[in-house]
Amino acid sequence: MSFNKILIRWYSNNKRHLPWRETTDPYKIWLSEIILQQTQVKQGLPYYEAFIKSFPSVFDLAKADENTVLKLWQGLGYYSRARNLHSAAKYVVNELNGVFPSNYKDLLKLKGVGDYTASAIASICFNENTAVVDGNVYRVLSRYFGISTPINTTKGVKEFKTLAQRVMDTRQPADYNQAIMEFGAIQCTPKNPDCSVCPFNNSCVALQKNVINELPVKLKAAKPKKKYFNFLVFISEDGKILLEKRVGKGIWQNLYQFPLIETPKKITLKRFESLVKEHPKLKNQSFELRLYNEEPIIHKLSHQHLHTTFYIVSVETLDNGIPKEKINAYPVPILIGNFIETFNFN
DNA sequence: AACTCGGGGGA
DNA sequence: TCCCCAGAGTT
Repeated sequence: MSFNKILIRWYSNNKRHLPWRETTDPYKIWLSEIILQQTQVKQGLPYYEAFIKSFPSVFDLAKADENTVLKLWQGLGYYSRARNLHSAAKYVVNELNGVFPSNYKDLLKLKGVGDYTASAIASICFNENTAVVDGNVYRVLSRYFGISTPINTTKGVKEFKTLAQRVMDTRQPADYNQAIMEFGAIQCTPKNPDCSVCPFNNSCVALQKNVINELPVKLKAAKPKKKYFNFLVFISEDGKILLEKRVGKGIWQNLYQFPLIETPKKITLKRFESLVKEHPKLKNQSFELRLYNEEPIIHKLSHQHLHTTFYIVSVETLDNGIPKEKINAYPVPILIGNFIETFNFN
């Protein structure tokens, strides 16, 4: 039996029952694919359910505030996905009368939809013969065919896309694409796959050459840079606090945080206190500064390690402060969210 | 082509 | 620790 037939048979016997597999509604498939970018099914599933509940259609999503969308996305990371999701929803509603693009080429025009996602939606919803290439596909193809071209190079990307398209089943694109991804997630796992029960254990090149754990080949990423974040948690006597929106480039765009002072390295409380005295909010009133966490919290991102210290700043009054009861309405990075959960604002 | 963008989980 | 996860956009 052929490679793709075996995959599709394996899929019909082993697939998980997931909510987005009960539909071919392009809105729901699109939403699921955006959520699942660089995200495991287990982590993304509750977010998918919450989004469908809050925004049953693309019209509901399009008319929401960005803050509401980001709040629902809070904790999932890669927040540009949420901003682009919202932007694309407005585009579909306002420019396309709410009708989703129905082919690969037009799907690519949606913000946040790249080669993978356009291929996934086109095949699953519209039966278009476009092969997906995600992390699972790289792993399955590199092992089965014994290909050691690094997957995170231009050459590798082109080579695997071409191969994926060539071996794809031409009559069942929806099932085939989902089959090879599911196979990578369940059977052909990154570490220690159980090849003894694999339907390809008599034809897999990597298994025959005993190089399963060497494939796929991936060039190493640079080491993350250290940054030093000092958050000022202002609290006024009448129970108001201060949040600011992150604008411009960098992480957490359009999310909220406490006023931040970034320093080149770890700073002592004494030096920080003299620095804080110059803060605009503190020019005209006395304040009390209290160190919240003695040991910095190290929040690890893909390319940065954030050495984080929170300072409680008690003041008399706060212009533009928000009532502390309303703090949970704002989308915040999980680093801030964890602090809010732990800290007692009474 | 290299870099940036999160957070969780497995070994 | 290091690597991976149904990748995309920017520089």
